[in-house]
Amino acid sequence: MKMSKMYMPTLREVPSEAEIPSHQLLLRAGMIRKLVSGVYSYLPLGYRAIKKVEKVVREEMDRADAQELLMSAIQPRELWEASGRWANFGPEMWRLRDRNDREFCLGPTHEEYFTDLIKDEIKSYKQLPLNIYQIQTKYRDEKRPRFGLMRCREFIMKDAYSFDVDEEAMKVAYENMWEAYDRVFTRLRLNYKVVQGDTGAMGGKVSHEFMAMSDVGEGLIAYCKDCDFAATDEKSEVVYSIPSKEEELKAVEKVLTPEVKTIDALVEFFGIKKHNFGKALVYKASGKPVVVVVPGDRELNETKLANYLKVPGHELEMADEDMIKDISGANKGFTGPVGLKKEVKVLIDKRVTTIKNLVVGANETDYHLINVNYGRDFVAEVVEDLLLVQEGDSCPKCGKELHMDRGIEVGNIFQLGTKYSDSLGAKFLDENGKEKPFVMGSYGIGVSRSVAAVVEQYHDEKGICWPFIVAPYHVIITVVNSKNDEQKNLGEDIYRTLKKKGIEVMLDDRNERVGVKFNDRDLIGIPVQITVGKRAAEEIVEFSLRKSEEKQEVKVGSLEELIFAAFEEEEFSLD
RNA sequence: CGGGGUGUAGCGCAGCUUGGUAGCGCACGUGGUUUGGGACCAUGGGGCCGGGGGUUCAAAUCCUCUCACCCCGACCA
Repeated sequence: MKMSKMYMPTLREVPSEAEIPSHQLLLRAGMIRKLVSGVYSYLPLGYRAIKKVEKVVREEMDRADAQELLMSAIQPRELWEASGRWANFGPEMWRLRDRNDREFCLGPTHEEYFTDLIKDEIKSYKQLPLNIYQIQTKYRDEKRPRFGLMRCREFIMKDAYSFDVDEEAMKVAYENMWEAYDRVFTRLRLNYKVVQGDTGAMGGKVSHEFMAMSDVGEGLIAYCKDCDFAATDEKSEVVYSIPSKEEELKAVEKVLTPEVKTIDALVEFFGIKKHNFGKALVYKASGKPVVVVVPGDRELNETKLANYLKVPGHELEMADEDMIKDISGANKGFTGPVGLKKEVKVLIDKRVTTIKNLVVGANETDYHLINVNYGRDFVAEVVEDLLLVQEGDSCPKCGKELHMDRGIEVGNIFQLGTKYSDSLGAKFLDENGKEKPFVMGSYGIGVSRSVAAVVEQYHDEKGICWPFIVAPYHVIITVVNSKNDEQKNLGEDIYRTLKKKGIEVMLDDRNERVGVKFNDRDLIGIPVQITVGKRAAEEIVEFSLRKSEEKQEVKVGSLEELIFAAFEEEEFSLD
């Protein structure tokens, strides 16, 4: 494409709304534009990058025997009522009504719809396994969209669904998708980790997330360098024990602790370690109060709490001061498991039961109790693990130290089981003529988010440095002086020649100063840069790669070889 | 949803404290000179100062309501 004709509105300055590199660069490079918060347009260059990702995804899905189709983004309420998710999905679901007041949503995901689609057509085990997918825009009315393409309210996703005869066959499909995902993200040249994930609102038990490593990633993961353990912070099992004190159980005492409300303040006041305190948190789960006690030095994992209580995540929130006062009889900061004013559910992380002579809130403003012991002074529902993992915990698999890192969730795979086939009545006949529900899996890839992830991993201070596989174009030819006929003609010659070989080429024939052209090409990040300048008459041009600073003067005739060598280096090939 | 911040030309911003009818840089149009890392000269176009209401002779500026956007938190398939 000749750049004199392109719609590529690059910006010199960073729009003030953008915070992270991918957001700033995609805006500046004229690849995306925002319509409203969390809703973007993909401009020609950006859309080409999107299509490149889609292409890789398609190729690998097709290779894995998944079949592409396309469903509507609009889904009727009834479908979601059947699975119970119309109520459970919460405010993130984008709901709308038609002229007859019939209710719909814009699909945030498509489990129900896919299940409904196949249930009347697939009636025999002989028709299984089946794996179907689509690439489509998804809608989630996020509370807080941010970071450009990273967290949008409308985004492009590939979603696949597998249908199998039993658990075992479903696991085969799951492995198959896992491998396909490995190929996708490897081809996209992303540095990523596969981690265990929480299944959340999707249902099912087992899930994995594909995380592109990045400091600006919103996902926190815990992983082990000595074995292959890796999990999201929400999911990660916490293996940690409290240093036990060999001491006698002492008698409970009430101590005046005015204005000492936080754990840090208590540590100072009592002069003992954080883990000798029991931190009592009051939550509201689907409107009902729950008191949760965790060791004073640890954070509660709300996902684990929601899962344990079997309430949707969005229905779990911290109680307000009024509710705290109502159940404990004291101001916030003095809640404890002993002597609550109201009958409420009290949960306790198992590790708290091992702490001797615990310090807890007295449920009386300005007082704490010391020397409280589980079993002797109070009992509660003991939960195996309600804690949030932290750096330095022991690896649940091998016992070595865990590390924490950040990642962008670009893919996830779920073993759904029969949640949707059961609720939607999707059954087939097995070889004994017996009706059985499909055993399902679902598999997502954030296409637009993957583009952002690639930019996060491939950029420098000048702009984006696309790998060939996602680059909007492979080569950019810069004509230094567009009014110089020799340069202009040679540029066009090279442009035509390379295009004939199937190479995607941009020709910067704009009547701009060379500095503008150089800066733009660095910004938009086309991997191969060819500069046609002073020595055009000798058929000598400059060849350079965006990712390195090196430039070399070469004869026009050797360009093709150099380009293919650069492809080779990234294991990239044209179709 | 809680806390904080910002809305003035396409982008980045000043003006607001102390009211007098809008300005700078970049971008854009035209003419010219330039052309190896974001040129220069001349000239020109573009604003319901986010929106409503109020105070005032007079509001970008003061008051009030509202909307949008951004950040932190909460939430997250």
